[in-house]
Amino acid sequence: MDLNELQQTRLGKLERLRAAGIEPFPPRAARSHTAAQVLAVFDALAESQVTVALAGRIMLRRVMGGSSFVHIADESGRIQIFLSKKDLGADAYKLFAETTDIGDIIGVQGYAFRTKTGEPSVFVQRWQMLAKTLNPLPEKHAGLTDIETRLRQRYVDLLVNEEVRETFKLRARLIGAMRRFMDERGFIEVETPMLQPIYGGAAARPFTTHHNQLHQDLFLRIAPELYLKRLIVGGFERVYEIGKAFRNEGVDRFHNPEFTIFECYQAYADYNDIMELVEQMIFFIARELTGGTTIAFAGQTVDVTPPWPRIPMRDAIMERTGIDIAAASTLETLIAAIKEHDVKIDRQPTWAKLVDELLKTYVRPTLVEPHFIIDYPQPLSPLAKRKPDDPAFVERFQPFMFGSELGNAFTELNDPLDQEQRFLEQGRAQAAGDDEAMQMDLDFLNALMSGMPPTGGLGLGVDRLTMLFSGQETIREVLLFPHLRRIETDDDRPAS
RNA sequence: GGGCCUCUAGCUCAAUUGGCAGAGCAUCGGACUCUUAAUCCGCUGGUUCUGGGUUCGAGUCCCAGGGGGCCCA
Repeated sequence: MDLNELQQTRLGKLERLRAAGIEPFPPRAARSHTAAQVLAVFDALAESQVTVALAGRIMLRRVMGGSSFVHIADESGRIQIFLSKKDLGADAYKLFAETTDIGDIIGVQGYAFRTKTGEPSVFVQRWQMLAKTLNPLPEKHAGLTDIETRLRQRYVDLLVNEEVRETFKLRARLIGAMRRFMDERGFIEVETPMLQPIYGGAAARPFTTHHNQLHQDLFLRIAPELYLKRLIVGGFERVYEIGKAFRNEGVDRFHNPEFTIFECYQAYADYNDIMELVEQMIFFIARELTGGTTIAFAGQTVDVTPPWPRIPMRDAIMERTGIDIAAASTLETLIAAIKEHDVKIDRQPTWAKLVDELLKTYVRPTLVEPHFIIDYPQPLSPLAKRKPDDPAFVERFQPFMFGSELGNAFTELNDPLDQEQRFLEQGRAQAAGDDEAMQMDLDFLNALMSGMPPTGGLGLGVDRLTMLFSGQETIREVLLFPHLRRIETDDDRPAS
């Protein structure tokens, strides 16, 4: 290891402990209380003078001659400990004063007492080094704020910035609430392959990998959808999965190459039932996490109490642009209608993509309160069932809130013949240059040929949801280890 | 992929028109037995992201590259 001056100093203290016969990394720590537990029953503890054993990291340290005040932190919080030369003994006190640093993890035994200023503290009778640290902690007031260092050394970020830990606790509670909601509704949680020979279920480019022994190329899944529907064919009527999906795309405020997706499928349900499920689930999560029915994000507050308005896409676009996508039903007529608006038209426009662009430009930003946009053009939705009275559209919806989409859902296409045509259509799109088009999946078609009941399905972005509930405006703040570019260095030391 | 911004001590940040690279905290030495971001005295600590260039002289200006951020595609 190549140590800087500060690290060398700490290494010297570590060696001094070893020289004194003290192991600076003992295998175990005895602990009777957390900091919060001591503080919760402090007066009773102080009264009884019972000995408590605490363990934690030194966060602040005030050594003033023969007495020292130190704040130690464990996951429950911080507490002050007090050491005095007279009571601890000259040798143990000196060793503490001369070998501990801010950041070190120590164990102490002592009893609860209040200092002269009344601060609840632990009067230390014995102390022990539990893990000597070589790195200094960030500055004690300003802390660690540099975004890049925070993400590259997330462990430091977490131990120094309590609000970061809170965000990830909230994320865990959110996912827990999702599971409880689904379990209570009779869904079972399943796990399906992340390594797939054929990818599908979303419009995205995959990561590719290779199985050496089998000489087989594989894809990291872009969605679990097609496997979950195979389970519906297999007779499971309510399934859900929460797990990683991988999409080979750029990194920005809303996207990370690997992210967490929630999907569920319910047999003998349609997209109306799934809308009810979504609004009830978000409502449930809000109450579990906040106790209320509102979410505050980016300076705005919305109420998620069901029911949420359901607006056909055609109506939403017509209301905001005057364009009737049902009337302008060909690429040429739609382009003509759009010309009067300020919408960019890409190199290889299709009717469906232009409609999607209208939605994103004119409709999505206006949807601050929770809404469902329903009934999408069929070409945008190769896995959704057509509307019986209008086969150019499908029974699909997306939930929106704060101007962004939370997910995607539809009445699932279970007609193998129609599904085959959709795959062929995707193949033509791919041949025409659409690198996000889906692959033909013959086994999935075979599954549909074995019979899938009428089914409603849903996918939600768990990271996006966490952003809303935690008030974080970038995805990297809700991912413990968001993707970062590798930095080229002479060696493999962590860089800041 | 494009535009703009940014990178200085372990951390948080300064550095005038191009003129000796600094502060606070941390560290180190000293004082100090009830502190609260302890206080006081003293001393250290630099590949200014990397590589070129201009210049008597570059943290600063120019070129190329890298990391990060924001916006756009």
